[in-house]
Amino acid sequence: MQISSRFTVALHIFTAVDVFKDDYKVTSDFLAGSIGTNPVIIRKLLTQLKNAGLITVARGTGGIEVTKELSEISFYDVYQAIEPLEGGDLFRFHEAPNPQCPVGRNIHALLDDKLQKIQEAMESEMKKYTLQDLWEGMQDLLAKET
Amino acid sequence: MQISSRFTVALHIFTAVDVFKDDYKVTSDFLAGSIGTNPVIIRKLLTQLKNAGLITVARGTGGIEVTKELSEISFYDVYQAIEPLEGGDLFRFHEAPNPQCPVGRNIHALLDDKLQKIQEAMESEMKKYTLQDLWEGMQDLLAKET
DNA sequence: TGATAATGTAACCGTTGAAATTACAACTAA
DNA sequence: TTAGTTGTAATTTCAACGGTTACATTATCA
Repeated sequence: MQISSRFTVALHIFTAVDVFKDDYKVTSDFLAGSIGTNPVIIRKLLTQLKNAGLITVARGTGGIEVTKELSEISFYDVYQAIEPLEGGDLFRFHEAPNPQCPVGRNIHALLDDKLQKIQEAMESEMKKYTLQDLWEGMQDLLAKET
Repeated sequence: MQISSRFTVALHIFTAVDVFKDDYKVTSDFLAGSIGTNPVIIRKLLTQLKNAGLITVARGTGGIEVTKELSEISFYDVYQAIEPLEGGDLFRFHEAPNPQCPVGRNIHALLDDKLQKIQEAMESEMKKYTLQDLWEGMQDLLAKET
């Protein structure tokens, strides 16, 4: 299973907010236009980001504020905000290994730490990238366009 | 989205084959009993593992053979065999960013390398664990049981 | 104060994939 | 030939994603 596009959409949102916030009123309609999706999809995502404390959203008037320094919000923070993993586990485990079987009753003890390590490797790498990197990277790309 | 339980089921299969192959005839029914699922689920997985060249399956008579040294098959090999990712990408990307928008037409260039790095971090960790580790780990756990 | 514009949500739909299950053809060994 | 096993098609159930419509709520401004 692939990780849902909510993640790349959320990163797109943050990038667009950073780039456009001084020149445009960045609404869910505006973002939906840039991302190529429906405004309601955006609003649901904004609600998740808001609940995670990463942004504030002005009701009625519209407008999105990032609550921290860009360098203090990592990809991992965004990922955690929008990906609701059951128990926080990346890997789904088969639910009914047979306790009557020696392998069945020990398979969790055998695999859990290894799966955890793999998940941590991914999450550690996610923590290396921040919204600041997105802002700078996008400025470079835009400069090259002209 | 969680990664499907096919991964842990496949690792369970390999562990059970290693542990029981000298004492039992390890069939899809036998494995289904240990794993707590349906024999057809197991057969489909075995077909994937077979297609990846990791095992051979004896038709008619039944019986599974691992084709390489246990130390030469990593978690990553198993993962690749059973998880069919579109384009090999762990992260699904929103499909219609707006090319009229400066951010929309550059978002792929901005994110692709970073997403790739994150995926590679996970896959590199997967390459560290082999079926040999599973065999040894399970032997230790079984020894502790008595 | 009324009109306008935006967010917050509920409700629903279509699609996809996972996991399970039944059924049966194909195959192998005894 | 028979019993046991694999290979695979067909079907079902369920959950999640992404999309869409509709509308109540909220804030600003003329």
